[in-house]
This record gives sequence, C-alpha cells and structure tokens, in this order.
Amino acid sequence: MGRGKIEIKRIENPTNRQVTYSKRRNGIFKKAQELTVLCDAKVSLIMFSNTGKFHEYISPATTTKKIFDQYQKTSGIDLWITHYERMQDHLRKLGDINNRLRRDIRQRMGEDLNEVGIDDLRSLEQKMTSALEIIRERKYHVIKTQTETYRKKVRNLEERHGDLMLEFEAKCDDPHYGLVDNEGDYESAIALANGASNLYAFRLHPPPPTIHHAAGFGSHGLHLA
Amino acid sequence: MGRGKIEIKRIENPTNRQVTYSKRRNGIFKKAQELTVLCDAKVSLIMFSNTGKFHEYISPATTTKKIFDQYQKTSGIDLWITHYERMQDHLRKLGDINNRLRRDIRQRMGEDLNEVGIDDLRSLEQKMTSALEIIRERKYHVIKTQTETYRKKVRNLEERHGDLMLEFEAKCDDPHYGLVDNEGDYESAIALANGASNLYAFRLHPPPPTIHHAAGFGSHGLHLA
DNA sequence: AACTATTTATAAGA
DNA sequence: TTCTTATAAATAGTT
Repeated sequence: MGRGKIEIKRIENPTNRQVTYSKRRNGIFKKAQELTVLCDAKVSLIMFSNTGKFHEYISPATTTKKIFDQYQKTSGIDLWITHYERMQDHLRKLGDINNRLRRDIRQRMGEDLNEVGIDDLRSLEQKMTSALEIIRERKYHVIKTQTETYRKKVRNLEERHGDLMLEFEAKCDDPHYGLVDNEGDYESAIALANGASNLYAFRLHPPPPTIHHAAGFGSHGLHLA
Repeated sequence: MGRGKIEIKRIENPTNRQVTYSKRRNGIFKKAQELTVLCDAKVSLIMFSNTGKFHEYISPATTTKKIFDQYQKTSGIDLWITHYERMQDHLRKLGDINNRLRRDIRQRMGEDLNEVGIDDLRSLEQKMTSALEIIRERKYHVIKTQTETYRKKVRNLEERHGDLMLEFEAKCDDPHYGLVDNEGDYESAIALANGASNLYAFRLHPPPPTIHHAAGFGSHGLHLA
C-alpha cells in the first residue's frame, strides 16, 4: 500500500525508518482502537522504537496492570508471581525462625516458662549453668588481661619517673643550673617532654611518695565482681 | 476497506463480531510483525476477546517479561516493583533481626564472647544469673506441683485399696461365698473393675504390705536436682 | 506535514 | 473457518 511495494525487512535509512515507524505506529494504534470498539475486546499494545522511545495503547475499559495480571493467569507464563510467592514463603519462614529465636531468648531470660515441661526446664537450667560458667571464665580472663596491661603501663611510668628523679637531683647538684622559682611550670614541662601527659597528669609533689604504691593504679575502674 | 464502509462501533451480532475479531486480529498481528521488522522495534500486543480468549504477539528479539520490566522503568507506572522492593526491604530487616537474635543466643550460650567488652560481660552475667534463678524457681515449682499430684493419686488409690480389702474380708466371712481357688485371677478382676490397671498394676501379694509406704510412689521418676 | 498512486486490509457474501 | 472480491483504508515515495 503505497506508491510502491516494499520488502518487509529492516529499513536501513534511519530517517526513513523513523518516519515509517511513526506512520505505521499510528496505523496500528488506530487498528487497535477499532478492534477494541468493534469487537468489545481488551487490547494492550506496547512498543519501543529502536531508539528506545516508548508508546502504548490500552483499551479504555482496562489498565495495563490488569492486562498483565490477566496475562499471567491466562498464559501461565510466570512474570513475577513465582518470585513473589517465593519471597512470601521466605518471609514467612524467616518470621517463624524469628519467633522461635525470640521464644528461646525469652526462656533464657526466665520468661514464658509456663508451658515448659520439667525435662526441658532441667536441660535449660543445665545449659544456662554451663554457659554462665563460660561467661564468668571469660570475664575473669578479660579482667586479668586488662589488669596486666595496666600493671605494665604503670611499671613503665614508674621507671620513667625514677629516671626523671635521678636526672632532676643531678641537675640540682650541678652549679650551672640555678633553682627554678616556679616549680609547677618546670614539672609540667618535664611531663610534656615525656609524652606521658595524655595518660596521667603526674604531679611531682616534693617529696614524691614511695612510688611503689602506684601499682594501685592498675586496678583503676576495675571492681572484681 | 471492504465491500462497504462500516461505522466504528460495537458489532451487535455475536457471530459477526467474532468473525471481525478474527480477521482484524490477524491484520493487526501482521502489522505488528511488519513494524517489528521494518523499524527494528519491540512490540508487545496482548488481546482478550470479549469471550475471554487470549492472543498475543511479541517481537522475536524480546520477551513479554522484558517488555513489562521495560514498561515499568520507562512509564514509571508501578506494577509490582514497589511491592517487590518493600518485600526485599522487609526480608533484609528480618534477616538482620535474625542475626542479632542468633548472636544474642550464642552469647547466652557462652559462644562468640571474644568481642564482648567487660561491661557487657558483666551485665550478661548478671542477666544470666537472675534468669537462672527464675528458671530454678520455676523448676522447683513444677516438681512440687507434680509431686503433689502424684501424692494425691496415690492417696486416692490407697483409699480404694483399703475399701476393697474391707469388702474382700467381709465376703470371706460371708458363708454365701466360697473361697476362690485362683487368687490371682480374682485380684486381676478387682483391679480391672476399679479401672486402676492403667495406672499401677496392683498386685495383692498376701499379706499386703503396710500400704502407707506406697506414698513413695509419688516420687516416681523424680530426681530432685 | 501533506499529497496521491498504489498496495493492503477487510466487509460482505459464499 | 476459509475463500473471494469489491471496496475502504493504509501508506511509500514524493513534495
């Protein structure tokens, strides 16, 4: 239908192809609409041009979503229902697992025990007891490790402090150095130079107390429970 | 186009409508196919006749599912993506909750404690201790209740047994009843008549022991732990 | 986008 | 449903 007959094969000239697409698209849309009216049918016509442009015709009595649903039911071709159902299944299973886990936790917290039989109560108690033992061991281990760490740090500081004191006394004996008026500033300077200020603000209250008791710092914040 | 021009309105004659549907359907499918080839387009054409019959054309290079997906993306019309995404979201959240619950349980079982800090260890121990206390109380309560129940049953049986013995002795004194040769059978009959056979197979070993000790039955199978 | 010669689709009839 | 065919409609090539 036209000035000449054409072969049904891809139109290579892009302009021509685009024009033909436009003309024939209108034609097919008109046909679809006529079919809808004449035969009381439902038609969904979706087209994407090779440039990705999208056009659609849908019968007035329906919607594309309805057509898709009907399509799935009628054709049996799975578009997404299986996915959907699988997800719902998965969702339900996860919910179940979740509830079981929650119940387990509640029972381990001493709640919801009314329905638990004597045997399960015994085994629960047994499990709790051994778990508690492990937790206590772990706690003691952590405390011990932490204490050791603090102790080492303190020992390190003690040593540095001792060195400082020696150096300090040596300088007091040296006639080249006069005694400093502002004792506080000097101490601060020393502490800063040792980089220890971020750990403990050491104050050299003269005379410094027997430093060995400083090991007590190791238990700082730790209450052995 | 035909022997006569027709008005575009519903064809009332059903046969005629059906025929026209069939003819025009073929026409439109042919057009769709031609468009696909000539213009390198993707076409999805789905039709339901007014009798519910389903027909479709889909360009060879694609599938209906792909067209639907592309349709959703391009048109922005939500067919099911929102549902899907919501479900995925829900699924992910449930999974997260699940993992947290599992970790909680593992920690309550004394596993995976390496990453737990000292404060959490303490609070965990505290929680476990009080939960254990509750569980123990519950266990004792259940044991006590069960013991009571058994005791009552046994007392009941004792009473029945006592009555039986009295009756038995009375009958022995009665001159109308001769002594029975087969003692065992008689006892079985009595036990059966009392409907107690399903609880305890009472055997009247003559002379029956002081039955008050039978209260010991109450602790049957119970080991106070 | 409009024109129009020609092809194609199809209404009515068989 | 399918075939036929007169005629309406669509459209290819052109402007």
